[in-house]
Amino acid sequence: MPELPEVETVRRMLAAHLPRRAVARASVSGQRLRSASLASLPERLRGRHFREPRRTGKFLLLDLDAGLTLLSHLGMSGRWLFWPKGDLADDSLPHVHLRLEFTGGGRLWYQDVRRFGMLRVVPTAELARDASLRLLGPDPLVSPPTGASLRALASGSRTSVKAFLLDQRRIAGLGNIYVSEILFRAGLDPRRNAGKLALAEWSRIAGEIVPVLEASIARMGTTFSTYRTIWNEPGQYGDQLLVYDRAGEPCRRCGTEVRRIVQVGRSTFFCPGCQSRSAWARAARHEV
DNA sequence: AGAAGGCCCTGCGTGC
DNA sequence: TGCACGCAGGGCCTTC
Repeated sequence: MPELPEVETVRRMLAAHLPRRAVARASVSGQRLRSASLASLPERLRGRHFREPRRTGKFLLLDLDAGLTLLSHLGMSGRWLFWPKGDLADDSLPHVHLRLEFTGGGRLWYQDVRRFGMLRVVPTAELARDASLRLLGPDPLVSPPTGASLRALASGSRTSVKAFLLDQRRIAGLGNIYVSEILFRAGLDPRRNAGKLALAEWSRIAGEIVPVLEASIARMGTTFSTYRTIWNEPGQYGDQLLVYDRAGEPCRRCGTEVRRIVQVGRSTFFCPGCQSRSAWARAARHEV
């Protein structure tokens, strides 16, 4: 569910409320997340104070005192929910796997219906070597990719540009929604071979990545179905989407029917009218 | 070594 | 109405 803009939205909201809070009570659901037990979490979290939360790609790094970090990934359906006053929390909420109660009464819960998410306490000093983070590529908000950097990364690659941009080892944080949106705005067919794109085409992609992510962050991300902010609100970027989940509807730019295809087991949405070499050549001629 | 496919899980919408 | 099926912002592991 959540991609970089959704995780960054959560991070910013937590940054306004989490630092210096101390964990008075902690409990877990007893269910496993991504086949990992959470049983040791309460003991390791109790008494700890939170610091400024960080993010890399789709991972949230909730630093604590005592040199520990609560490493979190929201998977497809994970949510962090926060209540400044604990008695407002809804105890009947299903699928809550971690409940934290702070000294003074606030609460922070991790809810995840599908349990594809991840929660682990890791020594902060060991994060760089952690199996989940070690192989991640650069975060685009920290190190914005350029056409040249992307072309160099893709050199020799024989996969599609869609699969290439989804690969967290190349760029960390892009997911299924934003890859479709970025390729639409760059005017590139998602089936093109990543290793064969020209520098100018990579430059068009690079030029869309940060603007798309920032536009979504400005609207608290996209709620396709389950994503919520820490206040249990949906994101507002959904009505800005140009192709994602619009199969069969007219392209907002040219009117051609938006298509859905499957690549690497995931849906890709694109406009055959706007995302072709001839379409781009036409557009370029009209600009002159 | 890189790329593709299956798997993990629950819930919801669709069509019969 | 009920049931089967396909699909969903994810990553990881196995296989080829």
